[in-house]
Amino acid sequence: MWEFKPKKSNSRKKGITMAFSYEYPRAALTVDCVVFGLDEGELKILLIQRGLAPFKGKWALPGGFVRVEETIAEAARRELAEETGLENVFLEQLFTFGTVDRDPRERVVSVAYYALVKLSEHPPTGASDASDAAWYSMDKIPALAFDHSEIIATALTRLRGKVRYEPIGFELLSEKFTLSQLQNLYEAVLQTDLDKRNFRKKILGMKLLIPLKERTREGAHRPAQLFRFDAKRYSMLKKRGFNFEL
Amino acid sequence: MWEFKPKKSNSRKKGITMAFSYEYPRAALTVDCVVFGLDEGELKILLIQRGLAPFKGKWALPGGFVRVEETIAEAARRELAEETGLENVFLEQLFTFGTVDRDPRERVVSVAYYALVKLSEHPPTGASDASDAAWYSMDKIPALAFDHSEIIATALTRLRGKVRYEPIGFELLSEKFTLSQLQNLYEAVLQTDLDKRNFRKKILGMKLLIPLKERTREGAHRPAQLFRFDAKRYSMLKKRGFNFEL
DNA sequence: TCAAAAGTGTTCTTGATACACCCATGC
DNA sequence: GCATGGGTGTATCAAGAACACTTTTGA
Repeated sequence: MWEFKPKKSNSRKKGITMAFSYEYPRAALTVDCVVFGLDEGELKILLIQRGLAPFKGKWALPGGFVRVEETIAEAARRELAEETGLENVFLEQLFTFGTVDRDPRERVVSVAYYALVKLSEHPPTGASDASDAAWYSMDKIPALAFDHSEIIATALTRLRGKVRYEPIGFELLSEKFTLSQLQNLYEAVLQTDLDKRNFRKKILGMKLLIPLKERTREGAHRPAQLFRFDAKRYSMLKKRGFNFEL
Repeated sequence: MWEFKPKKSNSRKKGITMAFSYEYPRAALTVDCVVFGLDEGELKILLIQRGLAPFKGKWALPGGFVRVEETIAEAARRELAEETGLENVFLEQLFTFGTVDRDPRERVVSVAYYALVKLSEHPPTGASDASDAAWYSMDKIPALAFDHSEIIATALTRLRGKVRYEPIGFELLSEKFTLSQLQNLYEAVLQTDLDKRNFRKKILGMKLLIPLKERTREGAHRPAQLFRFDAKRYSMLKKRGFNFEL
C-alpha cells in the first residue's frame, strides 16, 4: 500500500523563487526525444549541442524538465519546439530510463519519446534560435551525453519493429510520395534490399495508397506516379481487424 | 537546453524527518504493476485493496513510490514483493502514465510494469501479510482506483501483441507443461480458438520445446507428454535472426 | 464400455519469393 | 541516342488453414 505524506511548503527565497519541500527526496523528471528524419534516402537523427554543464559542448538528445502542470507528452512537444523548432510531428512514448546514476548531478528519471518528421516539410536545421542542432546519419552519431546512446539504440530497435506492422513510415515522407521513395524509406530503416515488384504488389494490394493525378517532374527519366496515404481508410480497416504488415 | 538548479537543502523537522526542497515543484514518481496469471485456463490479474486514502477500500494495482536510490525496475520488484509476496517473476516496463490529474492529491507520474507469474508455482493469494490481494478474471475486474483500468487495458493490449512474437507465454506456465496447456494459454490470452493439429505442428516445428521423459498422470484419459521451453536454444537462435511467431 | 483428453497427416489455398525487360523523360 | 529511374507479370515454393478419427487411461 502507498504511504504518501509530502509536506508541501512554499517559502519565499531571494524575493523571487519559491522552494518546494517534500518529506522524501524526489527524482527529477525529464523527457528526451529521438527525432528521426529521412534525408536523401538516409535515416538521420536530430541532435543538439549542450550549452551548459554537465556534458557542456557534447551532443545530446533534445529534451528537458517536465513541468508539474504539464503532461509528459506535452513536455516532449514543448521541448522539441523550444529546442528544434519542430511542431506537429509524430511523437510516441518510447521507454522510461531510470538508472540511478544516469545523470551525474542527481537522480533524474527520463521518459524518452521518438519522433518522426517529414524532413522535406521542415527546415533541415533548427529553426528557432541559434541553437546548435544538426542531423546526424545513424552511422556517424558522435559520443553523446548521459545515456543518450542507449536511448537512441532503443529507439532504433523500436522503429524497426514498428515500421513493419504499423504504417508509421509515412510520417517520414512528405504528404505526396512515389513508390520508390516509400521503398527507399523501408530499405533505409530496415537496412535491407527489397524487391521492387514484390514491394509494389504488396503495398498496392492493401489499397491504402491513393494515386494522385500528379507525377513528379524532375530528373532525366520517366516521371513517377505520386501517392498519398489513405489514413481514414486505414483506421476504418484497422477497426475491422485489418493488419498492416511490411 | 536544460535549466537545472535544484537547491537541495536538508533541514531537520520534528527531530526525525528531513525536508528536501527544490526550486521547482516536482512530480512524485511511482510504479504500478499489472500482474497476469493463468488460473485453470483463465487469464487473471492480481489486485490489492487499498487500505489508505485516496480510494480507500477500492481495488488497485500493486505499486508504490520509487525511492531516490533505487532503479524504477527495482522499485517495481520491491513493491511486488512487499504487497503480494511475489518474487523472481517476469517483469517488463509497459508505459509511463503522466496525466496531470491522475492522482487527486498531487502530480504523480507512474511507470507501469507488467508481470507474468507461474500461478502454479506461487501461492494463489498474497503470501506476505494480511494484505487484501485477490486474483480477478479479466471480465470481472471491479472499478479501480486512479487510472488503473486504463493501465490494465494497455497491459492487455501489450501482452496480446507480444505473446505472438516472443516466447513470453511460457512465463505463465509451470516449468513442465503439456501442449494442451500451452494451447489453452494462447487461446486465453488471444481470445481465439486454435486448431490443435496446426498449433502442434507449428510450435514443435520451431524445435524449442524439449520433450521430457515424464507424462502427466491425472484424470481418466490418456496421459500427456510434458515439455519444457528451451530458453538457451531460443536465445541462440534469436541471435542468428530467428523469429518466434505465434 | 464409456467418458475425456491426447495424439496424429493430408489436401487445398494463399501468400512469399525470384526474376528481366520495356517505358518515358531530359540532356 | 543514351543515361536514368519508373513501371510491369508469371512461375515456383513455402507456409497457413481446414478437417476427423484413433489411442490411452481411470472410473
